Amino acid sequence: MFGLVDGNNFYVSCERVFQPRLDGRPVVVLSNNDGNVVSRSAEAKQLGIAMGAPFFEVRELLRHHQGHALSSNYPLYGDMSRRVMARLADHVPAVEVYSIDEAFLDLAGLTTWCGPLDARAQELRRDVLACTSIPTCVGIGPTKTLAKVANRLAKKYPELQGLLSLTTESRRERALRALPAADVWGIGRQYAQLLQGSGIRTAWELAGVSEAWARKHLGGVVGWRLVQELRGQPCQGLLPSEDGTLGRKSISCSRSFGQRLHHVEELWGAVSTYLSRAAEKLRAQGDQAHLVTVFLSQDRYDTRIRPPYTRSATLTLPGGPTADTLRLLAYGRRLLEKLYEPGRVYVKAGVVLDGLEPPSSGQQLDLFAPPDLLTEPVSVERSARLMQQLDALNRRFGRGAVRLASTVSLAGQPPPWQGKSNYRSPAFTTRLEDLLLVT
DNA sequence: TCTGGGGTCCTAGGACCC
DNA sequence: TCTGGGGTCCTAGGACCC
Repeated sequence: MFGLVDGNNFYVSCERVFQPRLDGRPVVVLSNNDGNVVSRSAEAKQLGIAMGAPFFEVRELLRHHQGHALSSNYPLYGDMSRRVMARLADHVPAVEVYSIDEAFLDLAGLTTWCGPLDARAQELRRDVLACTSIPTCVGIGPTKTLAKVANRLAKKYPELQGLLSLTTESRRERALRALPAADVWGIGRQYAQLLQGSGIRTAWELAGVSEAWARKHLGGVVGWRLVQELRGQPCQGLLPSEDGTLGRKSISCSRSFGQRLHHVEELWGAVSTYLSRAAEKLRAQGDQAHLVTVFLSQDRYDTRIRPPYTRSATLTLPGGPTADTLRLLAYGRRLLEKLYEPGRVYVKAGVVLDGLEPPSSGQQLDLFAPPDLLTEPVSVERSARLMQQLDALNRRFGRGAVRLASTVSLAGQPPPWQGKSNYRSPAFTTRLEDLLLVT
């Protein structure tokens, strides 16, 4: 049996823990650059504010109802997430951290009695709320997909008190009949439209399609698995997360700029900043990368630019995998110069590190690569030490305390690529200076 | 005027290997 | 005229998730 726990309106709930004045009001949290709504309180949902709505479209409505909009504060949400996950781990044999606000639970061994399982789930919800102030909902089912179904319904119907378990055949049928097919985990916009066109309205009807139909129309084996899971046939197991973190297969960093950029040197400021950040994450995960990708985008809302313009370039590192910011920057610079076209107006850039693996004992050198000081064995060791020192200093004195010159703008000037974050709350739990004072 | 970021998995074709 | 089978790696694209 699987459980799925998720934090209600997670980002808003995190903000409310430290700002009680937000209680009972419409509250939204905005994406980077204060662009879109990414989390909404119940009151904000009530006003009809949609997930993903552009902020400028709802600003007036929110003001009119004495609501609040907050810039996103990821250090706070990340830290609250760790606290929640730590509580969960105390209640069940294994936890899979699925996202910042969601976790699958292994309920094996707790399934002997139907009633007590529900009681245990309620106990877990109470404990998380008491220790972190984050309200949650729990769904329980024999497959991950059914646990998601149950969680969805538990959120939708308050009379369920935040919990639904699909432990019997009749409950499964009732739940699937109550859920629109479009709300099933794995059915997005495209598939939802296709299902509608085929007359499939509920999750129950979706569970009844043939294997051939599922494979043909729902992305091959992925769709067939989805259907089987709805029927109660598990196709995915739990992937327990050690230490409550996720070992990722790729690491990226991208941002929309606060203003439009034209010049390659400005773009390099942004790209080198993102690449430095990605390299930090890479080292924190204890991996090296084989591939670097850089991409640049023009304004996708500008109707004169059709189709939308994004160009990317990828390089397989000729000197073998690395986690060295200096080497990554050297390659990133080449990629940027390959992509950059004078005359274009850029609004966004990003980098992706791929092909991740832990450092091997022996470095594979490229026999035919031109001599490169940075890939000499002796340099490899020195670079590792340099990166360790860099990371240690930044941990101690705060991110960006020591960084590469290319990522720094002119003295006193905010960098031209920096986005907006006009409504940011303090980092209550991760910066000493931001600690909440009670007087 | 203002429109996000970071991930996953799968497919398919071509190059290349033994 | 006949012309294998089984792999990997790479790239690009498309769907999905939170």
